[in-house]
Amino acid sequence: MQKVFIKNTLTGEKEEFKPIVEGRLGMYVCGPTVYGDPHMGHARSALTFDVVFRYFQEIGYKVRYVRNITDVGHLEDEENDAGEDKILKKARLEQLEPMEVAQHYTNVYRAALRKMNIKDPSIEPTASGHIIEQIKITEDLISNGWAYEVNGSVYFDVVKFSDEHDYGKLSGRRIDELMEGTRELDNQSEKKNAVDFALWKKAAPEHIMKWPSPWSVGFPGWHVECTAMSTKYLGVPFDLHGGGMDLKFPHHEAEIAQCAGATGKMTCNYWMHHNMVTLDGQKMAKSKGNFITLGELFAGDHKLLEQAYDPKTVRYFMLLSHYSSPIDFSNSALQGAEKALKRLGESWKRINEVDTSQFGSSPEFAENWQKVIDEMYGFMNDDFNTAQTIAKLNEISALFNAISNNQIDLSTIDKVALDNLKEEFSNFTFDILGIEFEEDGSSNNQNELLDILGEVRAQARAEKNYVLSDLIRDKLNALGLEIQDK
RNA sequence: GACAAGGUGGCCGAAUGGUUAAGGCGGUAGUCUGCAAAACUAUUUAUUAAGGGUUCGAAUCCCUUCCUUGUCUCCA
Repeated sequence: MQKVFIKNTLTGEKEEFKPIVEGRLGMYVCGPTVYGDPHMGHARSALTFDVVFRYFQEIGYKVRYVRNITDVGHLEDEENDAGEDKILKKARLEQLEPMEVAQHYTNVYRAALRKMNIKDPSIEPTASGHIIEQIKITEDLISNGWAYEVNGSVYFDVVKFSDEHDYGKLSGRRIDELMEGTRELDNQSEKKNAVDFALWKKAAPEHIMKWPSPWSVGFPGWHVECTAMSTKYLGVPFDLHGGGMDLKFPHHEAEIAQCAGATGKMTCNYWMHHNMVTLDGQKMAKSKGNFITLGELFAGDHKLLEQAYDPKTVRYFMLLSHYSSPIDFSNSALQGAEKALKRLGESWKRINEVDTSQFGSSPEFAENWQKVIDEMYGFMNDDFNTAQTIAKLNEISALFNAISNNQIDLSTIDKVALDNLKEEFSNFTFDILGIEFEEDGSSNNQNELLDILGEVRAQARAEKNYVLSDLIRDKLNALGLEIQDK
């Protein structure tokens, strides 16, 4: 079995992965809050761990991959924030149930990820479906002395906890600095200390989503859902917890504290955090007008987009950089990726059309290319380096082209080794990296192609070349496409 | 302000102490073509943000500064 090394963001070290149960991986990843359209950041998170999921399976692990849906959105009837809550407003104006809104965006999220060939997790639990588990953890924290109730709400006592635990280790924060830096907010008067976080909140009258609990009719706190769902399905500790680096503090720090306080154990053995996404070097924000959803990206439906980008291209583009680096989306970078992906696909298609009867046997050939295969496993084992793996796929692609172009003596090619190389190329490209090539005839340039055909036909008609113009029309009609004469 | 991640050729991006710093895009030339496009082949370019230090040797380790992004507890 391959030895996988993971950059553990809890320790800052690259560590060999050692499973709790031999041959098995339990992985939890923080999923989206489903109150808005998914964007590139959502895709990056899902894609990062899709590759982890795929790779561990490929090398023989049985993987349980849990990714939650946060559908407890604390919807309020009135907008409190400065114009950001259009969706909530919409829910109210259109008299939708909050769960209708959550279901809608869950559907949009899943559909977008599937277009990018991102596999569904093993379990995709919802926060609203685990209220009982969240209440139980809160009760345990109270009885263990790490949480206190005030006016129907329950808070985690961070200051007390930090006396005995290393609170802040994951994010590099120090409790005393946090206490200095935290302003007193009006609503926080209930808390013993400003650094405490909520486990259960009593619902204000305008709150729509609320559930009964031992303390009040209310809703669970902001971090406890992940502790509830990860420990329920994966145990304590489990192997690997992932998410964006924006979640390190306070979210993951709180998870660590909750789990330790409730169970006395560590949450997990390995933490992975992926880096963020920018657009033309700028952060995405609705207020800046550079916020692009996945739907808009795939459709080219945004003023900053020069064209539509196929979900396959977006996937390939994101795999070109390591998950720990920021990704900057730009038209030129995406267009470069689109061409590179197409080239890779062409060479794969070409090698599969080659007549293999002339191939001989060559230990040297076999040895050289086995080395490349071993390097690819080495790159994936080294903290999932998809960029280097793709660089090797390009080298193999050059060989495929050379063979199909008869640029090298075919008798020097080892048939068995080439078959093996093709199989490994397929493994890495399709199974591990989840790359897909454009299928014939389903180009995303179809509309432009139709425009060109239309122009040709118009030209032919202008020249009274009706044989040609009718041929174009008839062929297109046969495909179910109509030509409209102006 | 504090903490965290990043700053590498025209562009995108690998490489975390060891010979000539991957790969792709773009550019250039060639093959193909009636001419193009596409495809293929070859080829071009790096004081590694800046300054200093450690070392036989630094993109990589240390220090200072600058820039980008994230976070600083009731949005998860």
